Amino acid sequence: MTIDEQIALMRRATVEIINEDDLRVKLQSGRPLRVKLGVDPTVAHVTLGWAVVLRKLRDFQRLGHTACLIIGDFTSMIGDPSGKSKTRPQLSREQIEENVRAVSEQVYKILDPDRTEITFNKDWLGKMTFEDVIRLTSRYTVARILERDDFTKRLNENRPIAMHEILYPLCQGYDSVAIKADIELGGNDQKFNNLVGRNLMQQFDLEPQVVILSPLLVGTDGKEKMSQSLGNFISVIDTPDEMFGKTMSIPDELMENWFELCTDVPMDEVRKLLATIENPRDVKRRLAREIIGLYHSAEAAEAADAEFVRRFSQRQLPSEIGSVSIPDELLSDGQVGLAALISHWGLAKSNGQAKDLIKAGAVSLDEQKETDPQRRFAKAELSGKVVRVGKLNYRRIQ
RNA sequence: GGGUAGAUGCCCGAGCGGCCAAUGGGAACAGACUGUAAAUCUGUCGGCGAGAGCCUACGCAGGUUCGAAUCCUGCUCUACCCA
Repeated sequence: MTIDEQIALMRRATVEIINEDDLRVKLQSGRPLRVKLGVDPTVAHVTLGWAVVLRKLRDFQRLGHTACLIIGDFTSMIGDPSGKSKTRPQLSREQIEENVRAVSEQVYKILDPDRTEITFNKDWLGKMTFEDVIRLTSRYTVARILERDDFTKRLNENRPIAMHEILYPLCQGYDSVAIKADIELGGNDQKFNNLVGRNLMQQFDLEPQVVILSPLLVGTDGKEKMSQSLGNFISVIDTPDEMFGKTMSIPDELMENWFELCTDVPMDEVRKLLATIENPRDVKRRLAREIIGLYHSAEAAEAADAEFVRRFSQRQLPSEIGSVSIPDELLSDGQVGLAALISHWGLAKSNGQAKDLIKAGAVSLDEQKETDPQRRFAKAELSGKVVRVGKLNYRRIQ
């Protein structure tokens, strides 16, 4: 692959390369480059949003370069202020360890383990003395740190900025120094942090890293950036059915973008699809299949598609339904309240909510709506029936 | 250190002695429509209870009062101004 072809590859799912000339020089050197990606174990899932950068990292691996994954076990104690209008809650050590475990496994659904080097930034940041920290902070000015727009915004809105938060960019930047990164990948919201890394490297007489920024993937709600805390995410360990359903629920306008960021389908083909297919739904089905193909298999994708059509287009019962039973302690005079059962099975948070759902017409037995919140049944009347709550939750009663 | 303003339900934000589980908006959930898209319309939205009602809530801890989110005292946290 020529250098130009390589750069063209890098441009997919990329907003900005800082800067391209430097990248060209590094690629021309022919040596395996060290491509850094820092991840904070603040969550337990690799989401498709996160996968955008990981997939880019994998592209570099395929070209023979090394993925330097830095687990921010130190920095996550600070919490990245990027895009936040609030100080993040600091996580407990146990929580972080658990996340590290979960995430480092999921990452290999995308990355090639043979070309991946995982390091933990506690190894160097955790060893710094207070004096070291002072020395490091003396290399940057307050004004430059406060330049970053989330800080400026908070300042203008009279919201708090905690001292430790302004150290975050320095910590992340220092990671680049520590591992001598050639390139740092990140989401577009990481621009400031990554540029600090670039500056810091120069301060330490290192060749500055090239920064490659990916767009942020909009979540399934079609509004906010995909993130675990907002619940608008697809995880790479979601089941094929979950992936399919969630993908189908994204707004139409997002499809092209999702194709670009989440799949390998050539963009020419995508545009052609969008232009020629009558029902956008079918393009979206293709998108869903592509995504499932990446994280499960082509067969799983077909199966999920078929199941989706069965359930939602043809409105049939799902092919697999979990079963539940009626515990005797809920019986009085040989009968149970439907609402009590629903909340007992976890289909509603509380009895009251279960009743609200029944009133709203969200509950049915064998596809017959049941709208009386006080409805009681004898055990035998219910056995074998399928209860449905909302659009998605089905249970077969034993 | 001094002064000022502020802390309300998932979020924003009204309320400023009883009619307040607390106006309004957003989010969320559910229903209709549909392509599990968008838009729209409708309903629900602290917990328990069949209900009357009870319990828990308006930063924290006390107090005044028949009665407090609302008044008083102390504390914690935040921003702003002065030093």
